[in-house]
Amino acid sequence: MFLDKTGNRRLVKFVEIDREKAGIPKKTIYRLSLYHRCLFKLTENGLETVSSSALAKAAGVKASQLRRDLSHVGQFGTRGLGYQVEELRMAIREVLGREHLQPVILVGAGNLGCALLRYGGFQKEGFEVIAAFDAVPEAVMKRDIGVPLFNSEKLDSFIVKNKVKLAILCVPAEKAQEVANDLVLSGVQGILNFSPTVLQVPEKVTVNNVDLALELENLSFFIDRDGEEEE
Amino acid sequence: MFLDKTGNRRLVKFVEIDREKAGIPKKTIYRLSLYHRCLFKLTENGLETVSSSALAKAAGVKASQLRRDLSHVGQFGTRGLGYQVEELRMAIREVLGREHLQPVILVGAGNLGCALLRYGGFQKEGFEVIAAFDAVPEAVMKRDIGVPLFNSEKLDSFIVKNKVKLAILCVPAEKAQEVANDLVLSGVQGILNFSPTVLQVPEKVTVNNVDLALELENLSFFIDRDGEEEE
DNA sequence: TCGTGTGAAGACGTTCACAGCT
DNA sequence: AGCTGTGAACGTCTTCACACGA
Repeated sequence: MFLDKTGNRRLVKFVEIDREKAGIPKKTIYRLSLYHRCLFKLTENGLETVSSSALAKAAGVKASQLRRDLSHVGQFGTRGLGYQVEELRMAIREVLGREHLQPVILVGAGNLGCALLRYGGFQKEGFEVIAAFDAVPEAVMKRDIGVPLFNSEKLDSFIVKNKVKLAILCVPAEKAQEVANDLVLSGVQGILNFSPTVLQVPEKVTVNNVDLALELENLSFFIDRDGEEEE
Repeated sequence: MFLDKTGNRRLVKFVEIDREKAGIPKKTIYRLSLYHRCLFKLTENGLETVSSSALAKAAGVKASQLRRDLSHVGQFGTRGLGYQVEELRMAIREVLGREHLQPVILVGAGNLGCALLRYGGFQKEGFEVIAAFDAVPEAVMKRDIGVPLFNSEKLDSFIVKNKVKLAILCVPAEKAQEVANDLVLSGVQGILNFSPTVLQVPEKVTVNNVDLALELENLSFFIDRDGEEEE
């Protein structure tokens, strides 16, 4: 779609590059989302063009890396000038498949789950959580969560009926694998997992783990070393 | 500070390791935390020894990778048998510097911040959030958050007085950089950042970003591809 | 025999540096 | 001039495969 008409490009290794998605490194995808967000802010500020170095700085990466990442998207830059902010944003948006947004469900409406529902971050980036599920919905009812809440029994049929492919998983660690199995069986293909558990899923299913305690622990490793400041 | 003046002979291995903290890859550190957690579960189940392949499976990594990671910790395995669960766990714990835990503060007690405070995950892994701060504490007061809550004005002095090095940042995106600057000036060296913002900090400060919308977006990329093709 | 520890190889990701376009 | 796009160099992480010890 992007680089075919230039013709005889030597695609020695992965001839599949036209089928873009398979060819773009996972880390690049992640950063593309970041660039997308930065470009949006630039648009809000009325900027029309931006250079790789300026955008890179906004995203916290090196300019060379940004250009490398964008090379997976296509050639949008004007040499000597930079990129058209809006054009580039749309191109990234297309590559990321953000034109038609996926509906999302949330499973496990405990403390964290409810907070995520109220947290505007997902909506602001265009995701809509269309329903929440909990094993004991009565306990959650009194909280104002702003989306329909169902008993977990309804989970499977809801997923099938609404063709849900994305789920946020906030159940206790002990239940996580079990619930994940249900999700996968019903057709969910992506799970954002907040449980401190290593989920076992089929290869075609993607799991992104958000492990809060692990992040903290990781941070603390890089801190405590100068508590003693030897030498 | 760890094991110097008491001069235990049996800990000779560790002394070397202690010096090379800088030499362990970041990704390995992350996985070591994961192994640590898995080993803890094994202990609870009464297991005394474990092979690299079994532990690797529990952690969701390849056995070869696990062994490579552990080689940064030292030689604890018994060929033909495996590892002593408890011994290995202690060794990892030591490398990670988990013997003396860092106190943590939380800044920005909105929806997400409050949920994190109530969420038991940090405590369960040994971290203690000793205080929370908010620009408008009155709005939060009525919620039961279980830790002392202060006005953000008190932030700097509190950090200095309590020698806080770790902070969880949950303020709105617009405020994030500003608050981060304060934290760094007061002596914080590690920030767990939940704001969808690229923080600019000095090199000696570590920032771990937990960007929820970005994770979802990333997931959705790997989903929508077979909405149309079934080959 | 079994399973660790590790050199070597490979895969992957990043950065350099410059050709080439505006 | 200024800036992109990219081959090539470089560095990092992962996996293989096997020597060696229990």
